Amino acid sequence: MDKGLSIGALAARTGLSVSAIRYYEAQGLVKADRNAGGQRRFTRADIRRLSFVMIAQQFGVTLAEIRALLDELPGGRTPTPEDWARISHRFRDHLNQRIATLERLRDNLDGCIGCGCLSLPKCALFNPDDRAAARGSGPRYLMGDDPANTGPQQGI
Amino acid sequence: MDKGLSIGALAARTGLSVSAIRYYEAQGLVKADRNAGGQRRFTRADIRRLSFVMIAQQFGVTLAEIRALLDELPGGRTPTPEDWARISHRFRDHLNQRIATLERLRDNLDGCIGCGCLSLPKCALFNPDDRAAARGSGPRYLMGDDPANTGPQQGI
DNA sequence: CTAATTCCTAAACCTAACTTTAGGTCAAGA
DNA sequence: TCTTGACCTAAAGTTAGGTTTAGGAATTAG
Repeated sequence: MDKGLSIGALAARTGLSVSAIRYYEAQGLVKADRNAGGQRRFTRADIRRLSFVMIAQQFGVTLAEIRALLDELPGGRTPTPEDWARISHRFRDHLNQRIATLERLRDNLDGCIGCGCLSLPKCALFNPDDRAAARGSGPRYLMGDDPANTGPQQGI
Repeated sequence: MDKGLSIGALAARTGLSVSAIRYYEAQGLVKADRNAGGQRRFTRADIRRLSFVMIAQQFGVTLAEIRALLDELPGGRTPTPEDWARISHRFRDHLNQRIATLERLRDNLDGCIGCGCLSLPKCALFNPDDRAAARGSGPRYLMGDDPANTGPQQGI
């Protein structure tokens, strides 16, 4: 009697769009069985799985990273509450690191604002650790402080 | 004698790539004069301006938002340290809000982990305010809690 | 003066995370 | 049964934030 959820039903239960779910399947974030007619059938456990994806995304975690987290769930059986608790705990650790980095960056900025000039000569705003938090590529000097030009800089 | 900085010099001073600076100019984040040969000439103030862009980006602010912040700098004259202090202060307020939102989300998640089930019936993880912090579109139910289906949900 | 850099524009390409479109199939109800 | 709505695939389009490429023109070093 339980034939599983259609993609539309899963979309209704999670709030995701049908196309997003198909995309997530293509990215390996969920798996779907097929019925006789070739249509996807999901289980109730997938509601939870996709909800986890949505929560993680709110925190700025990429789909690739979420996939890595989900890959730690047991294969072959429906995840238990303990499985979810474990993975969520690891997730929280990631979060705390992100928050700590943001706070440190903010505090450095505060210091620079305090000095009133934003020239940040000793500000750690771009140290290697923080760079990892950035989305871009870069190695960068700061606010005109060219390492090859350590002389006094006047004016703007 | 001060003919301004070439785009390459500005790139060297900021750590940005030449192509990124051209892109930023196209997005209205910096303006450049042109010399007789049509090449861009920047001022030293642009080093600071682009540095601000880079810092803001580290915090996940979009270029459009950064542009809006920069638009509050005075036009027609070189920004003073006070101008920068003012804009940076506003920026810090934004930051504090972002951090607070992240912390609240994390704490809600903590509660859910604490209950061991991640079913989050009263978890505010997706309240309207938090949605603003998300990058996607969505209005979403949570973890299978379809508002139209308030009966007990067993199993997965 | 000449060669090597640097710079110019325009347009194509790139990744992430999806959505939209096109053309066709399946399922459910009157 | 028929028809409408849900579903299918594949491919193209979208936004952000850039990079790369192609074909020239300007600048600078020797």
